[in-house]
Amino acid sequence: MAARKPADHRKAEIVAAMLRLADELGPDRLTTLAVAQAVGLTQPGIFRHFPNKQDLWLAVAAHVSDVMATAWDGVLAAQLLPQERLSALLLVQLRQIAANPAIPAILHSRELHAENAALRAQFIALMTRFQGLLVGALTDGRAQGIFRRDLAPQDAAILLISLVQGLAIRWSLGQRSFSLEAEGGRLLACQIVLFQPHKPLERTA
Amino acid sequence: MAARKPADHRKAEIVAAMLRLADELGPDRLTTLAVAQAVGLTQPGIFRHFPNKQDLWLAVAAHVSDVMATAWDGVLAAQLLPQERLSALLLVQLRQIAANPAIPAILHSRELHAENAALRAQFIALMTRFQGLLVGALTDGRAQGIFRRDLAPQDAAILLISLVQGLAIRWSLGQRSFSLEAEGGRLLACQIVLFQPHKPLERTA
DNA sequence: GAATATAGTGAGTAACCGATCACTAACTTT
DNA sequence: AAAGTTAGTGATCGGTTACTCACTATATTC
Repeated sequence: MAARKPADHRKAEIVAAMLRLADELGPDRLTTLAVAQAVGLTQPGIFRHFPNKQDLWLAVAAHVSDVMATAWDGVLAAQLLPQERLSALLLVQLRQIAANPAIPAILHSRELHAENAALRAQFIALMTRFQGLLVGALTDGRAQGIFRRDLAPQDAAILLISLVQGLAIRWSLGQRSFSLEAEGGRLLACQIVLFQPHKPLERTA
Repeated sequence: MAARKPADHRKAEIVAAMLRLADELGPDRLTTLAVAQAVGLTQPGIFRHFPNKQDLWLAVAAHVSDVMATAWDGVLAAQLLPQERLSALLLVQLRQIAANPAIPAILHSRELHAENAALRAQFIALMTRFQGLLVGALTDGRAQGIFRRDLAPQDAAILLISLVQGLAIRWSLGQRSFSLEAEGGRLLACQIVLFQPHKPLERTA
């Protein structure tokens, strides 16, 4: 008999195990048996806490959303200048992915793409909010002359988000042979430099 | 009784059905029964042509590799200038993905990566070759002053590949509500503009 | 310390999935 | 036309998976 624990504690354990195992086994191969063994329960014990597997994924998504939103709020609270805010948001995103490597895999999973519409909606909402934050920083920066005038903030935000997502996949597929934060940070800085006016002093001269 | 067809013809049918169904159902949820029904056979009929499911995926991968390499060779044969070559390579890649939306999913599926190391090596070689083609175009372009001197071709290639991969996810997540070729082409052009010197005429003036 | 609520289990089920095999039907060769 | 080859089927098997349910063990409450 497994040690009896309060339901909310056990639920958190299960969600954490899901995130870890989704990375090790792949989201679509993650079975309730594997989760149960990871937390030291029998397989039916999982269904004592979640009515079905889809709701399990929703709980995982809610947890990820929560952690990410909290991280973003931390950056916004720092009241940084536009460019530093932009960099900080992206770096925090890289850090979240590095800490939870299952996130890119979940984004690619059929559980999300085909099966679980509610799960997909959760992640789309999350990404939309992040995009909004980037657009905000880019718009502010452009108004201050930090970024090129011919660069649409919407487009720039998509370039950055796509870069982060693409990097995460490369990192995930390539056996994580490089540091996502270090290499990703370098490439993001490289991209942001491209957003800047080439010779900003010419306008004031 | 299904219409009897030559084995090579039937094999091609099966591979095509796999590609289509991998998109609809997801690579990890694609069953031999689904494939059989799509081509009008009974489920054991599949195993008349492929010894097991892994070899089925191998055949799909070989087909994808073949189609992609052919498309790239077509671009190279056109003898374009560096910038047009760069654009054409990326556009062809977008077109391949749009025509066969299962490709990113298969490339990243656990089906291929968890079970078959040789196959993974094959795909890594394929992607490495693509990256090499991009680096080549970028290096040539930089030598001709078309691209900024402070832009490392290796980094720029990663920016572009990541952009394509990130775009593919956005496209897939968003129910393909936008044209991958049109919107992707626009954003890639946007990115390539950023690679150019801001005021190239100043050097010659 | 009895009553109640609840975390966890054992046994089991229906559905599904990959694969095997003996067999049949059709095309090819001689 | 006989013989050999090959595409396709029906039946079935062992294994897996999500999920159910009657029951037990452990907390908490009064």
